Formats: sequence, C-alpha cells, structure tokens
Amino acid sequence: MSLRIALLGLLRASGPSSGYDLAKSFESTLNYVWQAGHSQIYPELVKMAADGLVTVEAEGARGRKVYAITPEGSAQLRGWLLEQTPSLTVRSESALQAFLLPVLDPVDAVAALERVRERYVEKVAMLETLCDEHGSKAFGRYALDHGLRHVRTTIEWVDDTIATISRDIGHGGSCDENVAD
Amino acid sequence: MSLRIALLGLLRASGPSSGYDLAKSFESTLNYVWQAGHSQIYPELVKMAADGLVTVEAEGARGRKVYAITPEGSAQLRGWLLEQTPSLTVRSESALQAFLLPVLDPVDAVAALERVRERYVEKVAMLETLCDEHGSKAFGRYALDHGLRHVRTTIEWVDDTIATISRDIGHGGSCDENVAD
DNA sequence: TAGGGCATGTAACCCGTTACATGATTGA
DNA sequence: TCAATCATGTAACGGGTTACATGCCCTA
Repeated sequence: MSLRIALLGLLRASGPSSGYDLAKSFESTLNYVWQAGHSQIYPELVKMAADGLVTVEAEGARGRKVYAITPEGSAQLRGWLLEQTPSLTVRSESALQAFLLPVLDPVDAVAALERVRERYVEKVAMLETLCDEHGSKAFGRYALDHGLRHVRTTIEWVDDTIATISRDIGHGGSCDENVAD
Repeated sequence: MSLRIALLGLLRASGPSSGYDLAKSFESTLNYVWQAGHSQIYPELVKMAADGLVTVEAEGARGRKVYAITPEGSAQLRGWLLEQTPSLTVRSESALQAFLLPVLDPVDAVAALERVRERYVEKVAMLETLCDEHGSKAFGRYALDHGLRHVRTTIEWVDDTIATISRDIGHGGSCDENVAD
C-alpha cells in the first residue's frame, strides 16, 4: 500500500512522470523515509493503471511512458493521508545496534558508538545541503525538517550515551553497577 | 541477518531461553526497533543451531527447548556490533505520511497532523511507563532513552509544523506562497 | 561507432506477516 | 473438565532487493 501512496504523492507533487523519473524522484526525495527500486515501481504502475489510479498520458522516445494521476488516484491519496493511522513501528538497523550495545564491554561500546556518530554527522551534513538547495519549496520541506531533527536527536543521544558509558569506565565499573541519572 | 543478531543479543542479555521466551522478549523490549514473531524465530533458531551459534541446552516440559549462545555466537555478535556499519535507511510509514502532507490543502494537513500527534502522545506515555518499570537496568536502557527522545522530537516537529501551516491558513495563503522561516 | 545514460521490464530470492494447526500443562 | 496459557511448528502470501536482460538515443 505504501508504495502506491508514495507514487501517487510524487505524481501529485511533480506532475506527470515516467517510471524512470519516479524511480529517480524516489531516490532523491523519499529516500530516507521509504525506498523502492525501478523493478518494484514499473509493475506497480501497471497495476495502478489497471485500477484506474493513474493513466498513461503519453508515450515518448525509447518506450518512455508518462503516467498521470487520475481524480480517483487523487481521492485515494487524500483519503489515505486523512484516514490512515500509520503504524508507528519503525525498523531501524542502527537503532537495533544501539539497543544491543550493553552486551559489549564499555570500551567496545564506546568505540562502536563513535563509529555510529561519524555516520550521523555525515548524514546531517548531507541533509543540511539538501535543505539549502530546496530552500522553502513546499514539497519535501516538512519531511526534510523532520529528518534533520531526528538525525540531530540521534547525535545528541550518542553523545550522552558515550558520556554515560565513559563515566562508567572511569569508575572502573562493569555493567551491573547502577547507573544513576 | 538482523534477526540473528537480535536473537544473539537477547540470549547474551537474558541467558538461555526458549523460542517462546525470545518471542516474548522481542515484543517487550526490541519491539519499537525491530519486530519478529514466533513463526520467524523458531526456524531461525534451528538454522542458528546448525551454524553453531546456539545450542539446545536443555529440553523441558511441553517440548520446551532452551537455547544457549555459544562462544562462536558471542564472537559473531561482537563482530557485528563493532564492524557492521548499519544502514541508515529507515522505513517509517508515519514519516512517509509527513512527507506527503504538502499535497493536501492546509486545513486537511492540520487535521491529519492532529491525528498523528495523538498517536505519538500515547506512545510517549507508553514508553515513559516502560521506563519507570525498567528503571536503570542496563539492558534496554539506552534504547528506551533513544526511543523516547525520538518520539518527543516527532511531537515537537508536529507542533511546529501545525503552527507553520496554521499561520499559512491565517494569511489566507495557498501553498505557493513563500513560507518564511 | 562505441560508450554512457535513458528507459523498461522479468526472475529468483529473502524476509516478514498472517493464518493454520497441534498438543501439553495448569489452575479454576 | 474446561479454559487459558505454554510451547512449537508449517504454509501461504505479499513486499522488497538483487541480478539479469534488452534496446534506444545522443554525443564524442
């Protein structure tokens, strides 16, 4: 379902596009929220056309097919956004890693956290660049803000966790010491 | 891969456990980071035993099998935590929804955001309860903290976004007005 | 005319979810 | 003895990723 909604959203926002365009849009805009490759997008567009949510508006060179969203597609998109209670479950490998850190001894845990931190600092830089490029253009603005805030939150968490664990090491402590706030 | 690591981590943290125990642990601790049901866990444990990462330590009543992590399993867990650069891609339906909000007219967008807000307020309450229960026990503490910070960040984002859009409505503005910071 | 980017598609596989199915034990 | 919970498994399905495969068009 989410793939459909994402494609309808992109078509709404960018106007008629080919599967190829949508695949690129996916990578450049939805990338850090949802992922889909062309091998998933092409068949889905065919099904969506069969369901009347999009139409092939034109066919161009190299077999290029330009899809446009139909009123029915727009209605379905709007309905989903207004009525759907999105599941709050998140699947995040890096959060899983964070969760499991306590099974390492503190020195190893700090090393692992420092690697994680580097990655997130890179990501923040990337998002800030994107932010500068897109500026206050409406589409993607809120989500970019959303993404930036989350990455910054993660970095703060990493820093605080490193501090807590380091203090533990300082105390010569192992994990069963009670860690006060 | 992640499922294996998660199971190894739980076995490390909680000691020898049955598949049933691990499924419950998953739900109560890893739940908001990674998900897995018993139908996925049982076969995986069998494969892990075949690979020498765990052993059946005992068999109890009702066919209960108690798995223990082997030194090889511990080594693999440690190796993954230290060396693996976890992918930063996150799949989040609610973030996708956030991304697509600009395709709605402002009044609808605010309505959608207010629904989202409710859900996250519930979630924060749930996590705070968990936090009180688990207290400062080492395992899960960092991740719980991680989760709480992220949910709170999301609520702040929702509030600020509602404010921005509401101001837009106040100005009688549609989306193509330039939204200043 | 050769290479790179445009453009579309299919197939195999892995992972995760939902549903189906079974049986033992315990406590009311 | 009946219901709930413990405990394990299998099967079908859907979604997503990787890899395979093809061909057109433009530019150097």
